[in-house]
Amino acid sequence: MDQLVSDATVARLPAYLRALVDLAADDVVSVSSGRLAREVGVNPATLRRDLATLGITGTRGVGYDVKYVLFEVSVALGVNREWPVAVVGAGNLGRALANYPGLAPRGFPVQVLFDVDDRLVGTEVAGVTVHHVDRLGELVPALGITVGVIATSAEAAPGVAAALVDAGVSSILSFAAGPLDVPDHVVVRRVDLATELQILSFYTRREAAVSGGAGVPLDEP
Amino acid sequence: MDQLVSDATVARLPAYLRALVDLAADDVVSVSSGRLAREVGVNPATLRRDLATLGITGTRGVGYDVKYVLFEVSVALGVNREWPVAVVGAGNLGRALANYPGLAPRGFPVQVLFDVDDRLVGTEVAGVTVHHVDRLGELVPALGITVGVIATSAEAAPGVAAALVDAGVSSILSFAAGPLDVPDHVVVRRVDLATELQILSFYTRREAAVSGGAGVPLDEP
DNA sequence: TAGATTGTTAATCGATTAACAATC
DNA sequence: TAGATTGTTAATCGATTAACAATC
Repeated sequence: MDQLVSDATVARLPAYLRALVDLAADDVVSVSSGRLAREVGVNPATLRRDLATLGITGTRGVGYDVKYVLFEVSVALGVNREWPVAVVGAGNLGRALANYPGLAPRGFPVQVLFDVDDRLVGTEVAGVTVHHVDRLGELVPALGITVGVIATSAEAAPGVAAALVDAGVSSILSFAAGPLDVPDHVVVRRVDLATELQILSFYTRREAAVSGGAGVPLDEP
Repeated sequence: MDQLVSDATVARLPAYLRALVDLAADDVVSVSSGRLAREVGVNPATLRRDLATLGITGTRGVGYDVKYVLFEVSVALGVNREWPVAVVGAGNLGRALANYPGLAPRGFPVQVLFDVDDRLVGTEVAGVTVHHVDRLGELVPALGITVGVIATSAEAAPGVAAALVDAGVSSILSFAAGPLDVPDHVVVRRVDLATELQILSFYTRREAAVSGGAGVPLDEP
């Protein structure tokens, strides 16, 4: 856990992890920075620097021990332990998260769902019980949950974030539009679908303009 | 549409758009880079540079005309027109997208859903009909759709991406794990929940380590 | 030893931002 | 004119990567 690890390095770690898992599954024992970098699509020097900042070393003339690097990157990303997750909002998005098959095997089991709707309270989604959001402050600490996912409306999100923080959650992933105000020690990441689509549409229009502007009206004044 | 607009600038545009919409709603006519930058949380010089690269100008001594900048940023992000969206996968995530209230008002109405499951075909979700994925190649061009969202399993995603490209889609937002192989002229963005949570957990562990390591076992060997 | 590959220095690249002349 | 604010230059900062000595 080094203060010096840059955001750019952190953003690449999940891709390294994926490639290392694949290599380990293929029983590859040792890998050079050149090969691993090619598989991830980065420069070998960048990869070596990234690993070095995490304190991960290889052997000159040989390469990196796959199991060792896999273990260390897993530790850095916290994937070597379980982070039980509370999802707030049991609408379609919340239910999609409870059903999402990629979470539990990667250490993020959805342990509990919360909603304000009494018709949903008491039901089960993918084996996860929906509780009333009023019980969040009681159940989240009891279940040892430190990760919260906000899958509510934008209006409800700030209140939910405050409740999660009060319940001791230290990381929040929010799908609600709009920024959240949380204390410094709480880490927030946001996924905003409309923002993603806007960025996508910027590049699409540029691509269309470059390749001859086919089809997409430019609407300039 | 300037080839010179950096990714970093593009990533900030949606936030500018949001702030400008708020200002326009409050009937603010003119805004300085200082004020707008404060509202977005960026440096004023960065904001001025971003606007300049888009060809957006202000008036020295006065500031920027809110309506004009709002219009130009909207055009750059393609928000001044409708981009009908096809969602492939009518599971919980696909249904969540069809129900997501932030898309249609921001120019991305979900126009059609596709699924392989015959039990879902013919049903409606939030007024959107679910069609069999076999009809994708026919319906997507007929509906003038150029944006596809992949909300299927990771296994199905590559085939779906290929079908979308064949149908003439030029932008794809994928929620499936794993990268997609598409032609150069197709723009892809991926949202990977497990990756988001891994990055979140990295920062959470670091935060925990900095503030005394309370609660989070480090599991070092 | 000869070949390979790391770890890291130093160069490069690109993005951010302070500063200020231009100008409303 | 005096004050304000842009547009842009030039400095700074940080990240990437070529290159190579260290070393297995």
